[in-house]
Amino acid sequence: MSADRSTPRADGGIRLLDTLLLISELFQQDMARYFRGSGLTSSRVSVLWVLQNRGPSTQQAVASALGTSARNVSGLVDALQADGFVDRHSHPDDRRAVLVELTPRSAAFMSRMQQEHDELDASLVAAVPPADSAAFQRGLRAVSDRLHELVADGEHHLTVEA
Amino acid sequence: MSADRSTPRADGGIRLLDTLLLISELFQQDMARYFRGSGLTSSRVSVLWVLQNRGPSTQQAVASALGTSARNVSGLVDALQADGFVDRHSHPDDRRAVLVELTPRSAAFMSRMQQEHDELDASLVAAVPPADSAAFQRGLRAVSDRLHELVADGEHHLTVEA
DNA sequence: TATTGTTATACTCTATAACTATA
DNA sequence: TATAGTTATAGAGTATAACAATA
Repeated sequence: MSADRSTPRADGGIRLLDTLLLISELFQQDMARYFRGSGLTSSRVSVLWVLQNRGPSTQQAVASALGTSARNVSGLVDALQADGFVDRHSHPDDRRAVLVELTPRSAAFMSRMQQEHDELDASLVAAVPPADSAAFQRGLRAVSDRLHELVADGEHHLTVEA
Repeated sequence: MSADRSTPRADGGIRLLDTLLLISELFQQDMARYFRGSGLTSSRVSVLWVLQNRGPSTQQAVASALGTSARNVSGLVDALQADGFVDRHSHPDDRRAVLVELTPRSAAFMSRMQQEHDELDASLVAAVPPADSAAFQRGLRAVSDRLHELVADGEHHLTVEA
């Protein structure tokens, strides 16, 4: 599902916002495409990233890291476990809890994914003319910060009440 | 579902890629949050954008514009119609086809949404230091183009085969 | 009483295939 | 025969609520 939310500009150029939305679409498409047939999805890989970043975690910890419900994590972990991406172990100190951790196979997978990210990052950085690089990075950071403020303020800018 | 896919950098800075991924997350969160309770979703609004950009359209045209199946569009249009966002009319020349169009209410809604986008765009543009503005826009365009190339080539950089 | 994870239920998005009506 | 849209079926994500076991 790719949506064109852009508005033609008077000068024929492309708006900053539209470029950012387009980049978001490209990321989503790229991820979805390469997960197909692997048993992975964007949501499932989110769980793997949490485990990669934090090590073995309870499902509650994963849920709170992802900002979703424990119920949802149950389902995602079920699927990941069935496909051999994670193991569930009993928590040593709390018999209610479960520790989820990457299997060796998916730990290796995540390492490769991190490496791919490094390569993509380098490729994108290299695409920017060196003379523009510093200003570009400052500008992008400023845009990201502004967006953070707007979202944190609860201001809605990508839509409006119907 | 917000996933942190970032890797700490040696110099403590934030990678370009991670900033772009973060911006994507912020967009998605912002959209999802403000659609809640409105009867709208990101996918449904995609349909409204197609109608806004192209005027009354057959469902096939919508499906092909969004890169999804006719079946999926049927469901989305059903939901939008039930909530009064679109009307279905018979096609004057082709009795198999249906013309979907915005209701007056959602045409007004889309106009406001476009205006909100304009304002958000202006706010983001204004966040960039004026001295960096030209270089920033060139750099972002270059990054977007590079990403397009990579995705078009079928190179996968956000993940890897499992 | 509070928390962890589960089952139960419901809604949404999406894909493929089969089918109807029309071209 | 091909196309537009539907019904049928299935899998995936996510939310809320109720519940069991444990803290």
